Amino acid sequence: MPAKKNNYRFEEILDKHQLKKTDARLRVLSMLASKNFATSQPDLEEVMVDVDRGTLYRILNAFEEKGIIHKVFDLNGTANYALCNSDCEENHHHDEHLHFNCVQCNNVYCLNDLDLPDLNLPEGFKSLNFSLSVTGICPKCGKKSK
Amino acid sequence: MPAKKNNYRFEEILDKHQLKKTDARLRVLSMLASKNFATSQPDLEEVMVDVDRGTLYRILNAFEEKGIIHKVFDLNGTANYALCNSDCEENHHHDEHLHFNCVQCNNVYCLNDLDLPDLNLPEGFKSLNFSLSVTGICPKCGKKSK
DNA sequence: TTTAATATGCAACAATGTAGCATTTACTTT
DNA sequence: AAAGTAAATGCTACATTGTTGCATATTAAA
Repeated sequence: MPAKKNNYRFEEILDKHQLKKTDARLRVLSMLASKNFATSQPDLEEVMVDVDRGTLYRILNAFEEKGIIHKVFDLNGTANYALCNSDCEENHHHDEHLHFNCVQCNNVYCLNDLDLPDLNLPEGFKSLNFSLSVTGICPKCGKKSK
Repeated sequence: MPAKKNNYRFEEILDKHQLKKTDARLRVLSMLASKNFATSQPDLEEVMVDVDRGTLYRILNAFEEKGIIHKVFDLNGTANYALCNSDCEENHHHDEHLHFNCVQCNNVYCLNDLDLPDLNLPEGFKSLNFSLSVTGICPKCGKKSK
């Protein structure tokens, strides 16, 4: 399977993190970038059947460690992956955004530009990071059922 | 293994949901009630070695459907279980509380009594439920590292 | 073009979760 | 107290998800 055209951006990302530009990696990046919601592990595997499953896991783990993608678990505990904001650094993610998990299509949307609440935790709890996860009906499924 | 004493409360819960009072179920309930943080699937299996794994899964699924317990996935995607608020109804949970996941001991604490934020989602998204998940250092681990 | 580091494929494995079916148990009704 | 029934359990087999070691292939640098 040939590499996609217009991969400049993805090649740059790999370069920046000293990862070799391989076809499998570029395809993962372009798949994650092509949707406005996160991609589930099973979906990824289906598209990437021609690459070894172990390799796919290694690619995803490497991307996550480098801060290129982040992982979200949906309602069923299935892993979903999405590209990070550009300000994520290695081993120090900044993904304090809202994840919306549709109960119908099960898609996970990353809604970045929302005011997030101030937290006041009980004595002794020190927060490093947080994620707000909302379940409900997404616009696509809402339209369908009307 | 004999049933624990002082199980009145747990027997009542099972009665209320028309579940038969078995030793395994009472033990699961008393284990979940004994800690102020959620219990992971592996921990649960370790304590319940003498009951079949399949049975344990069935117990947990039944409890969850009845609204007796709820499931939270921790940072690693591992299932964790905790008793619900008493106002959870069958197939209609009300667990809009905060889950605090300690990055050190990995425990998940359910912090119920917090003001939760008002959400204003983008056009078209209808929220049914939400959960706020915070990662950080819990009081126990905070003390240790001092 | 050669080299060295790194990615991949393959195989084996561990962990997690589900389902069918025979047997046992809890609870109801005599 | 005994019998009957619905439900729960144990067992087995299986599917899915994720990891690891090692040989081979590929990328990118010298």
